[in-house]
Amino acid sequence: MLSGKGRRGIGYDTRGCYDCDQAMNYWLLKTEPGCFSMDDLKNRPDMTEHWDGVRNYQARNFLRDQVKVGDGALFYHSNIPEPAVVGIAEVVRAGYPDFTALDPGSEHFDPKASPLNPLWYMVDVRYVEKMPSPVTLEKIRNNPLLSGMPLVKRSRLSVQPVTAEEWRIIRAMGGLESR
DNA sequence: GCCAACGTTGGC
DNA sequence: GCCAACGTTGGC
Repeated sequence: MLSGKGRRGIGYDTRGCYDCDQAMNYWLLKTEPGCFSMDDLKNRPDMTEHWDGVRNYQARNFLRDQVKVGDGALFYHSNIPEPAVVGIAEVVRAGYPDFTALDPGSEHFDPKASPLNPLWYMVDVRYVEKMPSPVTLEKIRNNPLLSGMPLVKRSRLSVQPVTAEEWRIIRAMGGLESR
């Protein structure tokens, strides 16, 4: 599972009990705010949107196999002057085929995908709350307790697992109540 | 805009 | 199955 091999020492398979049906899991979802931002999510009907367009196999595997309804997500803005976790979303639909891969008109179209072999997967997420103060990448890097995060290890992975401890710490750093 | 990291592709 | 070339991500 998980593309085997434990590439480059990032042991995703040791970062939590992702196979436990009962366990609440946490994730970090990256997006370029110029493309889709936390405010965009808030402004959607039901404050809900498909998390589509993921075209990386490792990220795809998380979406397809492990992200569950009720899981928490750190909403991360990338590729801007001050990249940061800006808020919290929750998963409201688990992995299902990403139809944008089948749509020739979509910028995420993938000719290798087909209805019988959808290839790419997405989940649906709903806006929960913004961080009173965004937790910048710089702050995350400067916190030794967060040094295990793929984000800090310069992984470009756009869907990443977050441990319960990291979740708690980042929420607190952003000024959210512990929960 | 630069460029390091790193994922993907394709020739062999 | 190796690996060079190439493309993309994303911090800076």
